[in-house]
Amino acid sequence: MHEFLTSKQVARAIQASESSVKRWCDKGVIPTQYTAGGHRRIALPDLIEFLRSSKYDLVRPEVLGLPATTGQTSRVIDRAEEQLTEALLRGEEDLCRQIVLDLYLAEHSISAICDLVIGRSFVTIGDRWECGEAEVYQERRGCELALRLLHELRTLIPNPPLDAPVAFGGAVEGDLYSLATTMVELVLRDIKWNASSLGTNLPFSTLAAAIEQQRPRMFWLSVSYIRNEQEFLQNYAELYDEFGMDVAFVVGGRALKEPIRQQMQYAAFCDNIRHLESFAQTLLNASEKEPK
Amino acid sequence: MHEFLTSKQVARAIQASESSVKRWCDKGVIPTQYTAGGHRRIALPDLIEFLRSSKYDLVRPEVLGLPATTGQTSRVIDRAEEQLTEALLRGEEDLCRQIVLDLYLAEHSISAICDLVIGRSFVTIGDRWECGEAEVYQERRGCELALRLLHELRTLIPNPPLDAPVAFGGAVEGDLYSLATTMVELVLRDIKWNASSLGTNLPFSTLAAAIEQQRPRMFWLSVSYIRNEQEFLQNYAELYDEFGMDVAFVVGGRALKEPIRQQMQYAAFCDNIRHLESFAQTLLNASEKEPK
DNA sequence: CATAAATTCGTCCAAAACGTTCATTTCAGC
DNA sequence: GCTGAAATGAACGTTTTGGACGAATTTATG
Repeated sequence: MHEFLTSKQVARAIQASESSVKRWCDKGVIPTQYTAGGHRRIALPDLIEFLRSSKYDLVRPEVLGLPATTGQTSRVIDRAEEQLTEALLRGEEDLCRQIVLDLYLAEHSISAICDLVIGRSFVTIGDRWECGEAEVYQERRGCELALRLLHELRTLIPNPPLDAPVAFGGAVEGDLYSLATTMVELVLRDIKWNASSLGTNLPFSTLAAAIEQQRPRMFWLSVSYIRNEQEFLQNYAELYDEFGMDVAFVVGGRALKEPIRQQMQYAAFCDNIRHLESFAQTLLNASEKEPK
Repeated sequence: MHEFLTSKQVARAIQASESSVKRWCDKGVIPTQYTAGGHRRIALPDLIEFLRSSKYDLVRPEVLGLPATTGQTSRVIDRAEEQLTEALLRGEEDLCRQIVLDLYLAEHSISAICDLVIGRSFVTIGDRWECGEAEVYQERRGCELALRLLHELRTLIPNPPLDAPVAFGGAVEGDLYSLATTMVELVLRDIKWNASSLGTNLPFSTLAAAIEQQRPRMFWLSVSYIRNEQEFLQNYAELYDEFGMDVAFVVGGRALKEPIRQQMQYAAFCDNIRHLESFAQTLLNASEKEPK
């Protein structure tokens, strides 16, 4: 899937001249690889990164094999939430993709898109459902769609470097909400963690095995639903006691209300994805200064 | 351990054409060995050395040593299954992607890749788990990874035409196995259905609402787990009685054993993805000949 | 071990990309 | 509004690329 682009393709996609693209490559503005014969090859994530920091727009995304029609939806966060909510409810995949992609290219951070647009949309959809204005299948179809979009965003950001610190996590047994943990993975990779989500509905026993075997720098737990509080707290405490000293435990999720939180130990509690991003960034800076 | 690579394998690994690789070998840019008959054979260390000296970067060094045989031989599929199983267990995303993409580019049908490679891999992983040779988290992480790959494949096939017949489906309440229903969606879209998966763990009530509101040509139900047989059969019967005349019901999944199947009505039962593809194709041809 | 299938060989060629030069446009500062 | 530096984009002959082809070689299969 990770194709390389030629300077001409890039030029067409952003409606600039080939000469300019070549010059940017040579100046180092666009990270470039070269063939043995000296032809320039540009990786898609690198181009996206350049676009986000330049005034140029992706006028012809289809040239890059990307979904067509970018640049028409609003780039303002608040309007985007409404638009996305409607598009998700109607199952309009192309429109959803366009909205999210436009926001991303307009230099909004992935974490902000997750919190303020996608996350809020599902809150709204949940409200609608409670009022009987939306069906369950609409919400579910929306989740499937959003998950795909997150995966597509994931292909647009560069792979983590080989020496990136490892992080993983997921949602515990009984919790089936996969969007959250997928968002966490995406955002962490965006700030150069080697993050991978283990998914949802994970038994505590296998989390222990995973930490034991992989020894990550950070471990996240997304908690949207707790089947049995007593059991959850006990299992969590055991896990934390065993690994909490070596691994940074990050927890979050709407099921972690104040009273439950007070009975838990952790390195950070995050209300939303942006909090988590900040914390992870801090951790990254700290360990860069003082590498063990 | 790593034998020699052919020019074609190298070409795929570094995303260049075979012609270019051959030319570079002949120019001496890539140190090359020759067989008695004059075929080029490139040693892995030599290739790495070449990649370092030229700025032609490889995504990941591990991606070398793939099947890369473009034939239809069953051995290719078998080897791919073994390699994918290992890669999934180790969580090696790039390698998994390369294996699946390679098969796709070698013109294996998506349904065959789903059945014979991805599907089988998870059977193998399940067996390993039963023997205590694999952890639950490895299987889960593998599922997340496979889901991403399916989504990436989905971006490689064209969108369904506007007049394509609509199909949707999913997994019922209690069933959390999302790979199957995602595969169904992918394969149907591949043969030009407008298919969308509603996800897993769907209550029967919302399935009824969805069919009522969307009126699809086809409806699929992936059943990997049944919480309560009695309840399942009754709910299913109700759904079928209401819509079975207008909508083609397709069911499948490992939980639908003979005795249960006998108590169900459906347009088709499918043991695997290829069966489903055939059935859907037949349905498509039929409705083309005689448009309602 | 022999035969058939599949892969790679060598060669050719059109299309594409290279580097370079130069006229034109853009735009900040006066 | 004018000016000069900086960026843009078109033009050019040269080099690189990648697809196509029949022939030769390797690999799979009985």
